[in-house]
Amino acid sequence: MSTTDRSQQVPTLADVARHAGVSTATVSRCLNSPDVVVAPTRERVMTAVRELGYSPNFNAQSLAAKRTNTVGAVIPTMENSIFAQGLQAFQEELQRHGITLLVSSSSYQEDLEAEQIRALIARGADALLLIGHHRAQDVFDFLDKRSVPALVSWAFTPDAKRVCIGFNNAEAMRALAQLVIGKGHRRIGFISADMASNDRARERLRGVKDAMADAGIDPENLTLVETSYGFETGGDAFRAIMSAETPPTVVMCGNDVLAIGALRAAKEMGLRTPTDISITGFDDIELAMLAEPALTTVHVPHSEMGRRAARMLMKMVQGDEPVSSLELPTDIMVRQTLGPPRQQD
Amino acid sequence: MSTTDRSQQVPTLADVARHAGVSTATVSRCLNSPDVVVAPTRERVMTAVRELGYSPNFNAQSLAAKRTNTVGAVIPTMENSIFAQGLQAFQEELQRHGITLLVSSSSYQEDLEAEQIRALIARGADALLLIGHHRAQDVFDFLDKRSVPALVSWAFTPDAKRVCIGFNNAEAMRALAQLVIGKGHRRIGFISADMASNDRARERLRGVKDAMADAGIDPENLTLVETSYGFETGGDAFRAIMSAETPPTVVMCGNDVLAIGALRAAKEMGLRTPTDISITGFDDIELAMLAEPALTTVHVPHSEMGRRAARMLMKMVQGDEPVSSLELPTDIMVRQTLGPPRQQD
DNA sequence: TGCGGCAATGTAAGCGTTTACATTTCGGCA
DNA sequence: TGCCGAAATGTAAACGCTTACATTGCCGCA
Repeated sequence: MSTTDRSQQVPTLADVARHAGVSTATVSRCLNSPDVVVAPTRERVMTAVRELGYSPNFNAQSLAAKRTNTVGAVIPTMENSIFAQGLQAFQEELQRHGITLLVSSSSYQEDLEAEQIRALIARGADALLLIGHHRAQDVFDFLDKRSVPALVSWAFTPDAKRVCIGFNNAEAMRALAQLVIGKGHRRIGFISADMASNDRARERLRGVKDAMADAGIDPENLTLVETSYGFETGGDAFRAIMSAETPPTVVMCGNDVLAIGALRAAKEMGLRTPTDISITGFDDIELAMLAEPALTTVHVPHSEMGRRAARMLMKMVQGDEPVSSLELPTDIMVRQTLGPPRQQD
Repeated sequence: MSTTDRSQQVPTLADVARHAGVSTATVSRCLNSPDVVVAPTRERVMTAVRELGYSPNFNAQSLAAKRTNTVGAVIPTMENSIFAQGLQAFQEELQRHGITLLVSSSSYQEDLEAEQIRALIARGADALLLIGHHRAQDVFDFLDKRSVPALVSWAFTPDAKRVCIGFNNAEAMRALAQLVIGKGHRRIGFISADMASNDRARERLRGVKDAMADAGIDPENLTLVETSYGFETGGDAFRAIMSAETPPTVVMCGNDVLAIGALRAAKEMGLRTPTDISITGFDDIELAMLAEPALTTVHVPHSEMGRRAARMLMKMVQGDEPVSSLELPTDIMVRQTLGPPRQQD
């Protein structure tokens, strides 16, 4: 029960108005469009504002004005630095325009994500940033019904129905796989993040498969392990893959965290990278460059994406011109964990 | 301009009430305390809710009920994984209790932090999670005036006026420094994060100084470099320290990121760790264990802290019993980057 | 001097909820 | 059968703001 000490009452617009001897409308105008109120009045009001320590009640404000200057974002987890990095830029850009960001995380659970989306809408988010395309149709229907603009990020798919920003996961991974195959690898291991409700992960796998098909390699030569996100799980998956009768000569990973886990497991198993086994990642997290040997991976411009996403979303809220999807380029970072397969193979 | 298509109007409580043939009060009751309304009525209302796809307007709700079920957090940056990790746990715990988290970041700027705090209050945050003690007094005054409970985290100071949760930065670093000194080191280099508005950084430095004093080591033997957060800056600071005439035999760092940067710089300079130079960190980020050699550092229970912070804050909002500060233990993770000084010294 | 017109300000009606308080309904008991 | 009281529901007043519209006051021009 919040104690209702009269003394601690927070000042309202009406208090300021009374204090300054004007109407509430004038105070409101002073705050929102100062130019329409004449200087002496404005100063009187501003003084009152300062003296009372007034600050507007946001809920009342958005209730009355029917806009919240808020956008929401639902990400799988804050702990993954790639989201943190993109989100940081996203938030900075929004902030610059006086917009608040509401973040919530779904822990990679589809139903939880849907719930979070609804919660953000209920809180009046003017728009939403979503990660990836995979989502139940009724969630999109709900968004459409409420006409809340939503931007799918971290994924660009040429034929997507939804406006999205990001990179082509399949193409990026395919390019890396081509490089791998070019080195002479034929037996490829792939450690993927859970694909059930993660289209990015699925696309990345597809990229590898496509590259193999292009090179005329029998899909039989792909050993796939699907695992949850983490260094440990990456290591375990690596061990599983390498325990095969004829293990692959390269293990490609769906993301850098899995790759670093694999790299470490390799070391523990006494395998030299890339002499005995090649390993690749995806994302280019800071750690990728710091690892030893440094990880060959795909660089993704997370901050840039966050910034652009913010601008696109603001444009979508404006609504006066249609916004189209944006593809961001990725780069293959050739470092030290990829080499040719061992000759004996 | 948001187009006011009648067709897309979002349904309100009144719509549901009309649809179900009851009053708005009954609908509200159905949603908030279902047990006081008789079953048949309740079902009728719930059906209407479903049919219309109604979801309550959060702003109106909190305006009327005078509580928002929202807590805010202002962190220096999302990009630092230690905050991300703590915040993730914090959010999960809050979520479990139906409370929404609003996060914003201050980019380590004091004035920006004050602004963010005000913004969160204006949005009706019922309580606030803050990082560290350092903050202008008027910010605290403002919080008190509005009687918004605020919890200082990531720092525990025995004599703090504010309720806080975290660890004793000075003591933790002092313990590590004692270990370092015990190894025989006398000339100590210290790379600190910016201390201007960061009491945690200041406390950590103090810990080192205290340990030196305890051991009767002349403070002259401490070489201090202060730098901003980052791997690069850590490396640069390390190079600066080691360029001295008689460089230290150990470089202690205010956090792991700086330490990893230093570690890397050492390698580039051809120095073996810990044979030629010892290096220590603080935080025990995931990378610390992954580094080579693995970093000796101080482990901090970030997730635990986030979870506990959530519970404390909810208790503070409740307000029926006083909440007292909580100190969490830290552990020294003895790994590979700390050894005795080179004999020649 | 009088009046049109515009700039400045005031008035008051919402915005979508919650919740005291008022009213209705209904079952049980004498 | 009639009444009482509790349970169920309804009524309407906030909550703190924005904004359309009404009002006031002032300037300049004929």
